[in-house]
Amino acid sequence: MRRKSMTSVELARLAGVSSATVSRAFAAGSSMKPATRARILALADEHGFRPNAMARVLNNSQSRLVALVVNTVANPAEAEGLDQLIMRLQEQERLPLVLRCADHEDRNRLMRIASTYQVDHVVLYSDAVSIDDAIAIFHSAVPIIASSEPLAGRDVSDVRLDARAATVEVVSHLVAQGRRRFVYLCGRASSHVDKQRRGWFSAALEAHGLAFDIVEHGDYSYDSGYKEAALLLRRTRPDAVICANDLMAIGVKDAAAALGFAVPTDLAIVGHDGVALASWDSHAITTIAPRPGVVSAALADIIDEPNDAPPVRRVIECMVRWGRSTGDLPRS
Amino acid sequence: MRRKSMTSVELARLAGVSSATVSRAFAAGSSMKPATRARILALADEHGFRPNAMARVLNNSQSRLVALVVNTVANPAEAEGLDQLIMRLQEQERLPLVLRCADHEDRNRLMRIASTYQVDHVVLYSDAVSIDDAIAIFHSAVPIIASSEPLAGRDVSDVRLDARAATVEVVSHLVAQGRRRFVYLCGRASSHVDKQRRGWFSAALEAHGLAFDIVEHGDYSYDSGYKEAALLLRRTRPDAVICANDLMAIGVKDAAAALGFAVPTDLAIVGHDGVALASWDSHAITTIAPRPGVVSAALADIIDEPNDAPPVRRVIECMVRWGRSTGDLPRS
DNA sequence: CAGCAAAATGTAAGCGTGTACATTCAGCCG
DNA sequence: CGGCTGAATGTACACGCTTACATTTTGCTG
Repeated sequence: MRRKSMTSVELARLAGVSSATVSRAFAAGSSMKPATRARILALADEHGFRPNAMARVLNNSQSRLVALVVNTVANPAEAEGLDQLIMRLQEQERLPLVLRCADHEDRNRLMRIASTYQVDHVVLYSDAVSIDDAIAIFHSAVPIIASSEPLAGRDVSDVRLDARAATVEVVSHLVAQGRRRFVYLCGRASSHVDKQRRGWFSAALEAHGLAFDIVEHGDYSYDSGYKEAALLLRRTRPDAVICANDLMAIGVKDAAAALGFAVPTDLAIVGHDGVALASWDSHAITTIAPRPGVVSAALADIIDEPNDAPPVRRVIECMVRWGRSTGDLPRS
Repeated sequence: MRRKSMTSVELARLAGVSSATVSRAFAAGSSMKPATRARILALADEHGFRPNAMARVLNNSQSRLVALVVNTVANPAEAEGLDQLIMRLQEQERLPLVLRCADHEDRNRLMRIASTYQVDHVVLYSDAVSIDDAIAIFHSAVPIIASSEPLAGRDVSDVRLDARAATVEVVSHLVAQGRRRFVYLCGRASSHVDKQRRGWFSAALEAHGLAFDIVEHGDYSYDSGYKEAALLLRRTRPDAVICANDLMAIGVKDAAAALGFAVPTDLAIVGHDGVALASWDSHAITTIAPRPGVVSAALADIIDEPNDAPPVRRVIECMVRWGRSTGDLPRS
């Protein structure tokens, strides 16, 4: 087994042409007699010949590989977006190289290894690595598309979310229900996305002359939502919790149920990200998120742009997806 | 931007050595003066030099790339295992190339593209593609590690599950509770994994002289579990449903709740795969699954074996993870 | 049918490494 | 100090493809 596969020179000999012609037969744009191309492709098919991508990359520098830097694939919020993105990339004949950075002692080592494979693009999907580290390691050789940190003039494209309006919408609804004791549950307090969400929430509350508590010990997991809510509900008595993501929101909901708090009567719960399971019957969490697939589409579009195009900055508006966790739907 | 990166020849000139020496400095096993190696590595670090993997692969045929063929990354059952596997591969200095095959008009096109990149191994993680297609496309060049179809003497390693004992355990428990009207809800009736699970279930029931109904319209999604359960509960009146996976089991649970059936009193529910969310408070589904991480560890071990090693067949025993969906825990 | 332009194909030089083989070098013994 | 040995390094080619440039073929026009 592991038999060496055929090379373009061998195929060329079989077809009675030169290896250059074989190469051209596989290059879409090059001009050649259709009959010759057809003959070569048929022969290639027959003998199972496929051009070696390594050799191709070696002299074009177009690997069609995209490094996707994520925290973990296990978290639905990342996984669902990633799934869409991978699908799009594959439609572009690109292949994703997944760098899973959570729990990884040295994320930079991982990026260094990946950079070795001449990836055309890097998508910093999670905020697990710093943009500056990424720039240093891929030494500006490949466009980096971030969706987290602020960019401050760095030569990098990005796609980010705007949930200002959606947050105002949710908060107004909750205030109209008479809720006054708000809490924000962080995922990772130092994360930029987290800070933004907190900021929008804070602004929306201030418009009503209200303040809020912050719980900083979350980690985006169901368990941390559950644990923090259990502590919180025994101590202060909030009547609305906004969570940095949906998983924690569900944890909060389960903790509330276990402690005998009624949702949404006693406690309203809001999540972020709009993962599929948030709208399952048993959860029905109100969540703030972009329309599904929009972020991945934007990322894929940017990637498909010519390499010398200037960096792109896209902002995507979030929506509210109402669930039962915030009580009756607003009029509208 | 996109400045061309340094080559080993340029670095060699800077270090006053030949490119061969640079190459040796990066190869772990090769004998050379420690001082020279240190000097070269320091210089490489300083100038951001990293050997080009494409060029390396071109003459060793050791890409350290692994193609992971999956259905979708969005499904927690696949995603959680995948996450573990990717982590392991990264520890081995390997990089995963993810082929997402669901919804993809032509999965074989995708595999053909991937085969171009000289992947060292292929893991057929989902049963979305046929082993024979995979063998044909990667033309026996790379070991294929399947976890689905039966192999029938094909020259391929595999890891598969054995849930016979676990299924007997669950079924005995349910029968002891007096349940008699069993239903099995398929994910994809034609899938081998599905057939196996059905078979174990059938055998376990037969041991008690019982038979069961099959619902073949599931598709592994929450929604399909919900829909089929809604139909089922109105028609026949099962008192136990075994589902091909956990997501459908949760769908069944939610449908039962919506229709006023009490779980587990009126209806017991069992899932497969042991996804994390199955044991959340709001679900607490009893599920049949291997110990977390064992499958990925086995796959990673097989991949790390020398390439000329004979195919490996590993069978992994499943356990029951009890939840509230099957009533009181059995004695034990 | 000569003559010429355009299309098709061939030639050969890389792309950046690894490695077999050749060479040099350092150290040791007689 | 010559000669020998093993370690360290250099030389040069191969890996499989793309591509600029050279050459041949084709198709037309006068």
